[in-house]
Amino acid sequence: MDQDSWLDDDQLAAWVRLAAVMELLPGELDSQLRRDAGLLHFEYFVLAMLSEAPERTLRMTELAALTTATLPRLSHVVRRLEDRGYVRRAPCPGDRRATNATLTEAGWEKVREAAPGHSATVRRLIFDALTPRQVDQLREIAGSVLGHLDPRADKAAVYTRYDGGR
Amino acid sequence: MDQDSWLDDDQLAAWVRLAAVMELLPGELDSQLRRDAGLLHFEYFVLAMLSEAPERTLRMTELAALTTATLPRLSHVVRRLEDRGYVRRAPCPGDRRATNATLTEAGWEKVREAAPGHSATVRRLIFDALTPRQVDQLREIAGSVLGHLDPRADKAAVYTRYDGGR
DNA sequence: TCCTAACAGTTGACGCTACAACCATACAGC
DNA sequence: GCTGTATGGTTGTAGCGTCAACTGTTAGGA
Repeated sequence: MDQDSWLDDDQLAAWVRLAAVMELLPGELDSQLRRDAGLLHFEYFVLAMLSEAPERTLRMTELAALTTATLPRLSHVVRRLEDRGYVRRAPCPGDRRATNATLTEAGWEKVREAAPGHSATVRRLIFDALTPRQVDQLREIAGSVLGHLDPRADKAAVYTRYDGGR
Repeated sequence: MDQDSWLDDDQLAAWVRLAAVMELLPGELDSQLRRDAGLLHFEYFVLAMLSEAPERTLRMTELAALTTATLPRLSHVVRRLEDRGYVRRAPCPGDRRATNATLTEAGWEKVREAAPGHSATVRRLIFDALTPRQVDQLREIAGSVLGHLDPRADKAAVYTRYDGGR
């Protein structure tokens, strides 16, 4: 742990700001979605991923990879979503260890209802403050960090129509 | 909520990657600090802010602003840190509503012990994946978003020696 | 075939955060 | 000086995420 593990001034300045954003943003997203749709951001994200999947169905493991969540976390969340009627779970015919999660009609309606407000919030909180050039830079930067942070998570980035099927 | 509240493709690609990073990074930081120093990232951040303050002392409200935390959250965290001997609370002489939090000697030692490993982790997870040019871009982007997200939080950015007094 | 290891998922307990309610102090207007 | 309001902070509760433990299933060898 020698000298060159320290951050230089530029890195430090970038990190302090990034850390503050990371601290504030999730709360803002949760708060808007909770107020307008009764969903947490992560719950919305789960529903959105299902809404884009073939048959609106995904195996829990795959859904976990797409949402960069641990399996226990996803299991709890999906149980709560199932209790509310947005998702249905069924054993996977091919592999009896696995569980398929399917978006119900009510879940589909919920995503479509929540999507516009959520998109608008993301745009307002992040992109209204950035130039088009900075949006490109952000995509590159976040992509590099993500690939470096968890190669598995790169899968998530292929899902571009994240907003629930506009 | 009309058409122009949607995100365009560039924005969507940037956002999906950023969201994934935001989901993964906090866990990684907590996990390293917890393993190596028995602290959560937010606890470390609180101790670090105190370590940089005059007299290693700050009022709760000011500390909350620096750490972009709500007052209830900070109150709970500081109580736990006090139980562990890292922080001491005392009524503020000037304003009897207020409470001053002071870093103890043990807290100072703890920050100094944890700082190198934490800095190295931040560098490894984020900056090793970026060019110097991208570090500048990230600082600008995060700064803009932060200023737009919560003007109060801009205060946090002035604290550059975030790592606990290297 | 049997036996082991890996995989898929669920559950329960514990810890942290958000929210609301609350108390005490300070301050401003009259 | 009194009253109303804003400020500073703490506490209790409910809800979500993590971790460890566990069940059931599949696959790979001897």
